[in-house]
Amino acid sequence: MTVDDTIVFIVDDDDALREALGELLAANGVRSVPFSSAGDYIGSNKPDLPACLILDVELPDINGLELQRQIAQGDHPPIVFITGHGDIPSSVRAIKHGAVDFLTKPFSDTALLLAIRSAIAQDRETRAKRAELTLLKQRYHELSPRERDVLPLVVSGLLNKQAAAELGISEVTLQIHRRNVMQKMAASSLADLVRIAERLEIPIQHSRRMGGI
Amino acid sequence: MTVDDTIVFIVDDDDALREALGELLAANGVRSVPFSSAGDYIGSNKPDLPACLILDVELPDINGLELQRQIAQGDHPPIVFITGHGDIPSSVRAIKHGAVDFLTKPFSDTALLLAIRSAIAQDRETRAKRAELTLLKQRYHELSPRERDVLPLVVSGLLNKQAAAELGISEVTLQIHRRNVMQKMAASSLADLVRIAERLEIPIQHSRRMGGI
DNA sequence: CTGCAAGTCATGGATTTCCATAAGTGCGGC
DNA sequence: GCCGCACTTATGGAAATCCATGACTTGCAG
Repeated sequence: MTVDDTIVFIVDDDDALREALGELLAANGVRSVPFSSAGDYIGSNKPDLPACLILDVELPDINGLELQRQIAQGDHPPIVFITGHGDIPSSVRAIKHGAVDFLTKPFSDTALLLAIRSAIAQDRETRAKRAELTLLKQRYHELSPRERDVLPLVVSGLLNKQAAAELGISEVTLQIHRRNVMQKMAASSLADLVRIAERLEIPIQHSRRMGGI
Repeated sequence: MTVDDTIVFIVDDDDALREALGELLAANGVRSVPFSSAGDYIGSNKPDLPACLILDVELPDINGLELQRQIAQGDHPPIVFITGHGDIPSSVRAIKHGAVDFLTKPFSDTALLLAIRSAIAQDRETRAKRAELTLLKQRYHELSPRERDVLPLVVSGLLNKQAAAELGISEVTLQIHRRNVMQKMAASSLADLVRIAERLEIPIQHSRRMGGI
């Protein structure tokens, strides 16, 4: 009944614990990949699936919290920390930086499994949103330079006439760019385009607002 | 140089500590109000200012974490926990639920002041956003029932004609409602209205999309 | 040099939107 | 009963948008 296409990465230098965790997860129908150091984890090719990272705080090469910091820039699975000698400042830092949980040994199987399920569910969400955003970004990159000029003006609410004046081109030309933008961005309406632009964080330019907020 | 119109609430049953904290804050130009129990804090009238709540975990009436849970529904200032006998699960829970920091006694003055500054800055942000959203909600409540029907259809990208058909009314009537919506919501353009609707989480209805994402 | 993509512009017609004026219905409160 | 509000509709003209067709320039790659 457990979800199929997911994976759990285990980074811990304790061989026995890695094995025990692997068996626990397997018994619950969850695939896992063990790593004995942070470097191993970083250097490995990881499958592109909803995942979770079980990370020991104390590692031979670099600290677990430091690994968290290093991978924070890019895309990475949610982290569940485990530790034998945890302290409060570490746990606070870990959670503040987005860790799903911070478990101290000995922890119960259920506590860990709960944390893992939560982490994987969260990763599913994140990945879905990321995928949508990636699609939008791809489309945005297909725009020509001029079309990228037109987009922010249009979604700012300017009339074609005004946007054309802003760019110093004729209204007709602007309409052509505008139509191309709608097509390339796969927007079915202006409202749609506005929402897409919001998600791409396209800034508002020269809004024609005169009062209001 | 410290910010003027801010306030720090201190909830701790230790008289000496309340006083010491009050003095520390006063010395740094920060106003504070002390409370000796969670009940006192809950029952008090609190000024409407960017604020921060310094909260002891161990309190005579209800637990600090439980207080956090209780006030979580409504608007409340960011919390900085302090505790004499903290444990990791408590700290994890506190931060997960949004606390800014979780300090164990003895903590340094600078650590506390840093946390407070961060909390107040965060509250400033939150309050600003909340104020904008409140304004939008007020405007939304000024809409007539029919106007509230029209809004989602319009921001979904439907043509007036289509939206009118959807409601079973004439296009002219819909145009009037539409114009009233724009005015009452203080939207300067359709693009503007779409963004406002996004913030109010107005759901998309009957989008005219046919393909796409 | 040829071809292509990007950018530019014009014309013209169909459709839609914007706006003002005028007016009818139904409902709740004074 | 009368007033006002919300909702409804029609007419008609001005402005804007949507769309297709055709055409010119520039710059770059083959």
